[in-house]
Amino acid sequence: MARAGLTAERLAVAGAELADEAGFDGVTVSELARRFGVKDASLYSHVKNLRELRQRVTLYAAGEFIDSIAAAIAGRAGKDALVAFADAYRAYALAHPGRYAATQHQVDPELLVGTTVLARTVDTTYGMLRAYGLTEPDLTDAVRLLRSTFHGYIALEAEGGFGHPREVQRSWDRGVQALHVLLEHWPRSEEGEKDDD
Amino acid sequence: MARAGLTAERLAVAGAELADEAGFDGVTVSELARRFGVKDASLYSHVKNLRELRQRVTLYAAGEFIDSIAAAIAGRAGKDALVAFADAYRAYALAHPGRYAATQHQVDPELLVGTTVLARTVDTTYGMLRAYGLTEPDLTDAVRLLRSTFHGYIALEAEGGFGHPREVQRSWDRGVQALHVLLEHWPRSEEGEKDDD
DNA sequence: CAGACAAACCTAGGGGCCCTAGGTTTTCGC
DNA sequence: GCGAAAACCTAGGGCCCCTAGGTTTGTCTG
Repeated sequence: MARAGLTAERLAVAGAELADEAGFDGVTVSELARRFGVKDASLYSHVKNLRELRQRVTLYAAGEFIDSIAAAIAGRAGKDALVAFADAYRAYALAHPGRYAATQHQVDPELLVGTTVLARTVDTTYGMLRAYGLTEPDLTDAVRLLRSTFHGYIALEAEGGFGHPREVQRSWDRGVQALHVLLEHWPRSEEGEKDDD
Repeated sequence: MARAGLTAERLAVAGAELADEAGFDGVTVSELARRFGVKDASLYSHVKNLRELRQRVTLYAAGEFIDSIAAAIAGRAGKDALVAFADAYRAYALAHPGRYAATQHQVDPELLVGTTVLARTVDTTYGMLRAYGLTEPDLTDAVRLLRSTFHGYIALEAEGGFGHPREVQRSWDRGVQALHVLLEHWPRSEEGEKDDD
């Protein structure tokens, strides 16, 4: 009988789909095996264990995620870029909740060698902020604040922590608006602040 | 032989401790039974299933959490209150990672009847912002933004998404500082903005 | 104080999941 | 066509969740 043609890569893709259907916790060796019409033991030739399987899903989703954001902010700067970034971020997270959840997990360094996801993510994020003219260490602080806010918003929304969807959309817009104002009024760290303490 | 004296409440407390040691995913019926020197089947007299057990942990942790924050901001207002809120928030999350993780999960409404956790949380949060003089719907938007930012920051920090701990502390301080500025410059929603669209 | 009754706890067992060890079949390069 | 690597399988152990139904413990009551 025809073989399923398993690959670590194909498992990651199927795992990403599964994640959107069943949550990141729902990506499981046995369910994935079931979908490929294969015994669960067969997956262990391509993947060390469940942990690695999930990390591959994370890696795959993170690539998709940052690419869709990069596409959205291409050719934009300043507030335009911020809004595009934010909207693309949220759109992906809402369209692919499981994949997005995957991106929030750590990946072992050894699995990262040879990939550019990390670098792309950093470049895209810092690039989006360029027009605000922040310099280190403010830039890093601002990036952290933005990542935190976006992630926190999506996490709360996904968890049902908010009310009406329409309302959430407007709150999000106003939150992004507020972040724009914040970036323009960013409290600089020049005076009376030690850099390494 | 002496009975263990199990209770839904005692299970929740023990579950909270277990969560800090083994993560929220680590709170498990069998491990908890082991700690009480009891067979796992025995827990099902006090708790419907694993799901309910974890929700009780969530509820317990959420109470602890909001109480420690409320204590921290008592008698403060404006920026003082904001900073106290933020620091208490992060301190609890770092001291009790598992409990904090628990607070981010949903609880079935039926389990909420008779408790005041939700109301206390809302009151404390809105109270903290009172001095900034925001009115609805800006107030709700601001609360959402703050919750998001705080949660996002802790989530990223816990996940190891940041670098050096010292650095994170300073970034956090500056982030809170920035949020204070933001609240003072909050873009009001009076003009040119539809309320229900 | 004895019996009754309701908790509290137990044994037995089914099903699901992860993972290992070692065997069989397919595929592919030579 | 043949040998070897790769793909897949069977068998089985261990852990976990959960149910059904029995036994023990404590408490309440007459």
